[in-house]
Parts: sequence; C-alpha cells; structure tokens
Amino acid sequence: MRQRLLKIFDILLETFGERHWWPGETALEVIVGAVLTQNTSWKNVEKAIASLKSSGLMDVDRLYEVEDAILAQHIRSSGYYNLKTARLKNIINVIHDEYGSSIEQLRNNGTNKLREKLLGIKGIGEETADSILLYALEKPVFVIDAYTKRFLAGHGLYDCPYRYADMQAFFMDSLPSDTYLFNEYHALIVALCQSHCLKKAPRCTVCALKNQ
DNA sequence: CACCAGGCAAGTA
DNA sequence: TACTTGCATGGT
Repeated sequence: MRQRLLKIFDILLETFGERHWWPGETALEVIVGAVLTQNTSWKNVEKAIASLKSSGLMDVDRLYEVEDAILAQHIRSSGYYNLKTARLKNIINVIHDEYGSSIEQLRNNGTNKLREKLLGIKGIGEETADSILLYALEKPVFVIDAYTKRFLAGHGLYDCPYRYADMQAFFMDSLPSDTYLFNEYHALIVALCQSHCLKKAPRCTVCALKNQ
C-alpha cells in the first residue's frame, strides 16, 4: 500500500503541482482559519479573515481582548458565528494564558501531548486539531476531512465504515512520517476533489488512466 | 425553492 | 457505542 500511495502522490503532484498549503500568511491565520472553516466553505472564511486582518485583529493579544460581539461581527460570513466566536476565544485564551501569546512557544512545547492539549479545548475536534498541528505547527500528522473521505471512498482504498482514527492510521502507518509529504498529500487530495466538484466520491480519472 | 460546505458538542437510547 | 440535533452564512 505504501508504494501505491506514493505512486498516487507522484501523479497528483505532477498533475496539480505544489499547493503551498495552508492558504494563510501566518500560523495564527491558519489556526483561525481552521476553526472558521468547520463545516463551512473556504470562500466564506476568506471574507472573515480579511475582515479580521484589515481591522488589525489578527493578533493573539487583540483577539484575546476583543469583545465577543465585535469578534462575532467580523466572522459573520463564516457562519455559526456565535459558536465560532466562543471556539476562537477558547483556543486564544489557552495560547495567551499558557504560552505567553506565542505560537512559537506552542510549537516548541516539546511534549507529544500537544494533540491532547488541543483536543481538550472546547470546539477543537480531531480535524481542527490536526490541521493546526500540521499546517500551523508543522508537526507530521495526517489530516482527515470531508475531502479525504471522498478520496478514499472514491478510489476503493478504504471500505471500512468511517472512523477518523482508523483513516488517519491508514495513511500514517503506510507512509513515512514527513511533514512535507503529509502537508502536500492532503492539499493535493483537496485539489483533486475540487476538480471533480460535482461528485461526492470522485474517482480520480488521472489515476484511473494510469492504472492506479 | 432546496441543498451543500475543509465540524463539533450535547443530548438521547 | 451509535445515532440525532443545533449552529448560520453564502453560493449554486
């Protein structure tokens, strides 16, 4: 399976090119985006992030201080804005109180309990935690999301009933533990699924043509 | 008009 | 453990 997954990766990379994910200029932007994109299209999230940046709020201490009602107003376009205001506050509070408002300090936290730490924050589930770990903190974890599920189902690579941990283990047990590989692979899966945007479980014509 | 989008937590049986 | 429901905007 390792060789097959690596072959598919090569084809995807050749087809779509490097994706340069996550779309965001800073680690904080990635963290904020990861929360705001929960069950929400990225287009709606972009507007919210632009609003936060243009008003100077894309900063741990500013986000820590800002009134809930004001924050909610800025992220309105991303939907569930009251819920997401609370969720953003929850993770910002931890970064502020326990890591001196420093993402670097969070990244260098050393222990391997960072995932548990994130999962302990209300509003941060497995996908959000792993997106933060991989794309903001550069830790080698594989992100499973709606696109990844469609990719696995569409290729008949994985036919068991859905469970996040099992699908993640499928990738991480098969592939070398490498941040760049995990980053690029997930981003390429998204590119593939978006190129077949009308299908829920797109079969990769690129791979099919090459007998993958 | 209905349906979907890069989830999560709380409630129920 | 395995469903079900609320959360909400913007695009198709």
